Amino acid sequence: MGQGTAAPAGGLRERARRAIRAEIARVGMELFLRNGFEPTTVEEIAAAAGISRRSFFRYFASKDEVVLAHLDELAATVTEALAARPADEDPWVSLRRAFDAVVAEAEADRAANYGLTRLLNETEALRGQYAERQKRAWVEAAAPILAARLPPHAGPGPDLRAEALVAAALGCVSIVADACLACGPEADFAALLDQAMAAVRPLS
Amino acid sequence: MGQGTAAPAGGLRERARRAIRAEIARVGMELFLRNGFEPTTVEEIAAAAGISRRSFFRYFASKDEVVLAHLDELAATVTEALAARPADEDPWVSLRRAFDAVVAEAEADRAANYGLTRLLNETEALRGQYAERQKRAWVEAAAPILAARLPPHAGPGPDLRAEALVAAALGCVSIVADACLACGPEADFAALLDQAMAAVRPLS
DNA sequence: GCCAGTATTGACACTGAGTGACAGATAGTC
DNA sequence: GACTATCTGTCACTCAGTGTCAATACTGGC
Repeated sequence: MGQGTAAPAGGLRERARRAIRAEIARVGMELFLRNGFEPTTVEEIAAAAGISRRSFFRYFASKDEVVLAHLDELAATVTEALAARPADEDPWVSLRRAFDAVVAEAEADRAANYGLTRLLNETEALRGQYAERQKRAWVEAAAPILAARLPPHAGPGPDLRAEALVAAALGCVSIVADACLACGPEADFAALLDQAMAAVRPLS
Repeated sequence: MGQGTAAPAGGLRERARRAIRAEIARVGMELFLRNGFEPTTVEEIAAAAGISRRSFFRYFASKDEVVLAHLDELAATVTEALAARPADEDPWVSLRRAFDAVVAEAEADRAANYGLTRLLNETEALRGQYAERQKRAWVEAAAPILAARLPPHAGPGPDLRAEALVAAALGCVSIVADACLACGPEADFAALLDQAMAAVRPLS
């Protein structure tokens, strides 16, 4: 488990497991997008994936997880992009530029992205969990990178500066995502993000 | 329904309903804090409140709702405080000062506040929904106030500036809440909030 | 004070998510 | 080919949440 991070594959058996998991996710998302999240039962997903209901829960801890699974990849993308920015750049600008990677991915398949956003919005519980996980994943991954670039922390108590920066930027992303949902799939994500982030702190 | 907002009371019948709802919330929170959220069943709450299981769901749409119900009051507090700030003050400072009202409330009963925070943290699904609702409620209530004080919006597309400001501030609050959870019930919420918000944008 | 109309309640039944236990199938090892 | 560990499906269960219905309490008008 604690071995191959981005390696080609772990063991022979592990590869099969990964493939089945991916297939369940694919089939599940298809059904969710077609029929909605709540109306789609685990039974249906399992049947469509050719496994039993019980086995579904051996691959995903919950129905939510099928939708939420996308997030870990996203966080990795942002972290990579952030680490690649010059160390002397303003942190707020670095964050804005790091999001470009995600924006590009979203714009590459506007329909899929819009569908996912609508799905998230339709189910209150999902939406909240998605936002919270995104926050946690991005803060955990991105804050340490930023913290190393900030001037030394003076004063008592923990240093919250880097985490606050990331969380604030994420707040902007969330507002933009809401706006894009209202605007339709052709919204200019990048321009709206520029506007939102510049309102909080000038982009140098 | 669409009448008394903060009025003393609606009808005679409405008052009884409100009282029962409050009693369920009180009893429910007590059980949650004592035994945890998931281990506590709706059956137990209903029994402790002297009603049937079915009636519980006539007062709260879900078990989550019992915990989440606190939020609407909080949003109202912040909105009031924000509206009371001078119109020519920097919006970021206004937001920081508006949070003072919530900080004061939290510090008035540190134990209760810490318990609630711990409860939220213990249950992933709850935590996400809480954050999401808080965001939505605060953005909806506070953004219009701020928007009226901002210079006119130029350029195409919707004006996201006020919402972005509120969401960014809320991100800082969320980071501080996490930190306070790690620090214990005696953490200096106000000072940490100053630090976090100042890192994103100088508090003038 | 009495009588209709309405809202509230408890009881019952049901669906669906999630979990535990167990037996059989299916791989990988010697 | 026997041995062992893992994976799988089946069954049974708890609990959240919802629809239905009959009984009951409260509202109004007379």
